Amino acid sequence: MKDMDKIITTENWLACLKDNGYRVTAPRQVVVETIASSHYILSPLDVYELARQLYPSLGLVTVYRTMEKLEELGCLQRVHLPTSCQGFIAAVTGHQHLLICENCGLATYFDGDTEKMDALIDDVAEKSGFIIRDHWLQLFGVCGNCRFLNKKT
Amino acid sequence: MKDMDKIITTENWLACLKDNGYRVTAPRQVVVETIASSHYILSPLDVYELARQLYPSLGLVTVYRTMEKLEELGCLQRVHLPTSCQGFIAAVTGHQHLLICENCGLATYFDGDTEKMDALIDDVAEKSGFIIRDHWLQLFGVCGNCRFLNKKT
DNA sequence: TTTTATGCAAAGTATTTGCACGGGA
DNA sequence: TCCCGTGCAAATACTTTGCATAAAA
Repeated sequence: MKDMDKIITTENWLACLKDNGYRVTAPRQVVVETIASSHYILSPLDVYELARQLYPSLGLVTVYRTMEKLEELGCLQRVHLPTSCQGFIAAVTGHQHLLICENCGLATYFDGDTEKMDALIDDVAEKSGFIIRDHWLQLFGVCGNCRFLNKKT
Repeated sequence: MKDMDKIITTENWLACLKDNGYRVTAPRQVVVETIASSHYILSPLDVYELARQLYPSLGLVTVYRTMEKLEELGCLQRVHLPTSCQGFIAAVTGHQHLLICENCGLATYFDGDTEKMDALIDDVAEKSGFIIRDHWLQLFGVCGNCRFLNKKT
C-alpha cells in the first residue's frame, strides 16, 4: 500500500484491500461503500445498520472485521467524542485535524495551521522537557446547515 | 459547588461531595485519595486496584459510582487515548490542555497558548461556517524522566 | 482446488442495575 | 431513626473468538 489511499473512494479502498492480500467480497464492498460515502462519524453498529439496507444478510461481525482491516490499512480514522469512542471516518493523509458538528455529527478535516501549532508545540516541549511525538486537535461546534435549520424553528 | 474544586486536594473533593448532598464515607475517601494523589491517567479498574491496597473490601461498583459523581461535579476529567477512553485525571478549571507521556502515562496540563489557539479557531470558524464551541488539544510524547531512564539502558 | 471470508452462536470484557444489608448524619 | 451508600450477583452492552459453510482466486 503506497499512495493508494490518498483519495477517498470506494475503488481505492477496495484496491487497497486487494493489494494487501485481502479478498474483495460483496460484504466488504458494502461496508466500504457505506463508510466512504458518509461525512458522518459512524460506529460499527451504524455501519451495520446502514449497510444492511444494501445487503440485508450482512453480519455485524463482518463489519467489525472489515473495519479493523481498513483501520490497519490506514483507510479509517478513529474519532473520539465526549460520549463515545467507537466512531470512525475516512482517513486522510497528512496531519489534518477535525471539526465536528455537535448537532448533526458532521465531521470535516481542516488544516491545522502548521506554523502556529508547531510554535505552540515547541514551546510546550521546551517548558516541559517532553519530546513531543504526536498531537490531537479537535474542534466542536455547530455547522452552517444546523445553524440555518435552527433559525427556522 | 463553587470554587471548591480549584485546587486538587482530597479535602476539597470530599467537601465538594458533601456540599452537593453526598455522604463522605470510607470507600469514597479512598477513591478520592487515590485519584487526587496520582499524576497518572487511571481507569476505574486502576483506581479499584490501587484503592483496595488501602481498603481491601472496596467494591468495583463503588469505584464506578464514586467516579461518576466526581465527574458530574467537575472534579474529574476524562482522557481519551488511542487505545482506551476510560481514563480519568483530576480536572482543573479553565481551558487547559493535556500533555501525556506515551511511555509511563504521566499526564500534565499546560496552558494552551490562548492567543495562537484563538487565532486558529477564528480562522477555521470563518472558513467553515461553523460556530465553534469547544476544543480539545492533546500532545503525546515522552517525558523527561522516561528519556533519562531510556538512555541508561 | 485451495484458501480466505462469512455468519451464527458462544465466550469474553466492561459497565450498569436490583436488592438486602450496613453505616453516616 | 432515617435514608443513603455498599457490595454482591445478575443483567446489559459491546466486542472478539470458534467453527462449519460459502465464496473468491
